[in-house]
Amino acid sequence: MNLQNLIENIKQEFKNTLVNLGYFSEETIIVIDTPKGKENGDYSTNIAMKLARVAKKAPLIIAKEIVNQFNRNNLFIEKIEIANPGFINIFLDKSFLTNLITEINNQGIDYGNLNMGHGEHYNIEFVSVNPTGSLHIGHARGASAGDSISRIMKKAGYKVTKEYYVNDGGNQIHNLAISIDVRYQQLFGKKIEIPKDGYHGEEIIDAAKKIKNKYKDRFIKEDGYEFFKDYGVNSLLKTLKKDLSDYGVTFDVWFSEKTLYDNKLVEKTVTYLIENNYTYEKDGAIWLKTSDYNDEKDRVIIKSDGSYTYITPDIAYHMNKLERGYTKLIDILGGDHHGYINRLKAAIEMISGKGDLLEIEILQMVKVIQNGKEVKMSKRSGKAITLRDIIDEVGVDPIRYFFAMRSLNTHMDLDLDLALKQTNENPVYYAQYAHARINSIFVTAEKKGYNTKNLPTEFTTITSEKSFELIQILGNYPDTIRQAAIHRAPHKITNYVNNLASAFHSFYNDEQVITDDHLNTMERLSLLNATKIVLKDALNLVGVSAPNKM
RNA sequence: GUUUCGGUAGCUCAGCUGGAUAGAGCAACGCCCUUCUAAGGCGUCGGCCGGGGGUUCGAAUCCCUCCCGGAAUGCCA
Repeated sequence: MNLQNLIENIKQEFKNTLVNLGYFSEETIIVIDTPKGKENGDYSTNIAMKLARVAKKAPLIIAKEIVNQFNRNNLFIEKIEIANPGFINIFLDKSFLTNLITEINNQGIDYGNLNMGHGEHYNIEFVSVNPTGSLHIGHARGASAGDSISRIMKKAGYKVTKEYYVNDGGNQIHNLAISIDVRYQQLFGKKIEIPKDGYHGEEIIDAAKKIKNKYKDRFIKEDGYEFFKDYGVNSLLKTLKKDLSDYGVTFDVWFSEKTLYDNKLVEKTVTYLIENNYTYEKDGAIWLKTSDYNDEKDRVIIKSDGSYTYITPDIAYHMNKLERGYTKLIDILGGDHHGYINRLKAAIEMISGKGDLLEIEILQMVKVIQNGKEVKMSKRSGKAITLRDIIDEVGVDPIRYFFAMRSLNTHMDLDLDLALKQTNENPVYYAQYAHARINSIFVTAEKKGYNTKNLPTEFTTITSEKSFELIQILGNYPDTIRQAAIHRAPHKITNYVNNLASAFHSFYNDEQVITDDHLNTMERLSLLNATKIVLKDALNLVGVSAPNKM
């Protein structure tokens, strides 16, 4: 039995007790949580205080009644105490806690796996940056969040498909082709400038140079527009994929917007919306009545020049995702897209009646500070700090951990000078160091002839407070996964990692693991093996490695 | 104006389905390496939880209101 089951059983027994005492009603919710100081026990409940009003009795009296009725058989409870102003505090039997060590060692990386999914299949779309330039540091936050959330959902027992929507069908690709064309012609001494909607990034110049090297002046003589389009998308996409995979982020599906047109899906979507009266014509454009569904105003889906707006293929795209059978669609978007949520949901609701299946997680923007000044991230200007720079200069682990630490809706200030110079102060090293330290203990133990492959499964010498604190945190891992999954909150994982590393470091400083006492040494090695498993697994959830040496 | 996300220690941020003395890292200041990695441990300093009302036995957390900051408010994507 794991800790979560035990807590459930204790909860159930509280419920039975309340029923017996006649205090239980439909609204009664029993909450068991961990108190602040350890003098208040391992777990506590505030149920007596909650009941005070309905029962019209003092909380302490109710608490006493509950404790007297409570049947603690098979619940591994050492003692129960009542504390002011009415808390009921539970102290667990230590033998139960040490059994957790064996459970973790047996389950290995499967420890903490949950079964929350019940067959649901989530599609998680993130990054989806246009292939018109490099990824910058703002995109890195999105990549980190989407990837970490995906890993957490998988751990929690959901089936997950990670998807990247490639905008290779719209206006921006036209601008890309023209930008490459201009750079290409400049290489032949032509005096022309990038148009105002063009892209100024270095990577555009690189692409033009490569084309010149290979094809010489061929596209001076003939029109290169279509070629530049294909070449630009392909080469930029290749770089995007490489940058992302070096960042530890991979996708299951790279979905091309262009295929929506090729398969007439956009047309079909538009026809459906028009035929079912969800649209009207005004000023020569076709408008979608999204304001009927919670949007602040209606939106154009076909411009007066006959072309589509951004949302039109996007509606078709989301319909396509639904048709592929996902039970939930999660889009992770930047804070500047928050106005987009209602109109997209409205459109999905019109066309499928399933607007609820779409969940949009908004990620607030990263403000980058360098030399005390804000650096504006703009792809058009080409002056962004790229993900590639960060990976090369700082490394993947610090930056992924850094992003994972913050909740999605925090407006982050990222001071580049600090991030680049003071890398040793990044909390990621604190957690990684714990892992490396444990590994080092095992290396030493093996040198001294300990058989670390055959660790004890029963414990008689683990008695210290530090050990129990460590075990208790290990026991909380499944619940941490659950919380992180429910709230789509990777930062709950990094908080946990930090607590676990802290408990370990404290334990390490207090107790010599390898001593002359063989039994004691082996039992402690068993505890540390469990710690190592959980540390590594938790770090992996946020895409951070667990090195054996530092 | 409207929508939305923030305002918690000097700085960067947790805590927000109401609970016990409000936490962490960094910064500052003290201790602790003849012993498994000092990228560590232990301690000190530091808070009108933006302001004001309300609900409650109990509010950083819920409700109302005001103030401050970011973002959005395109027939751009």
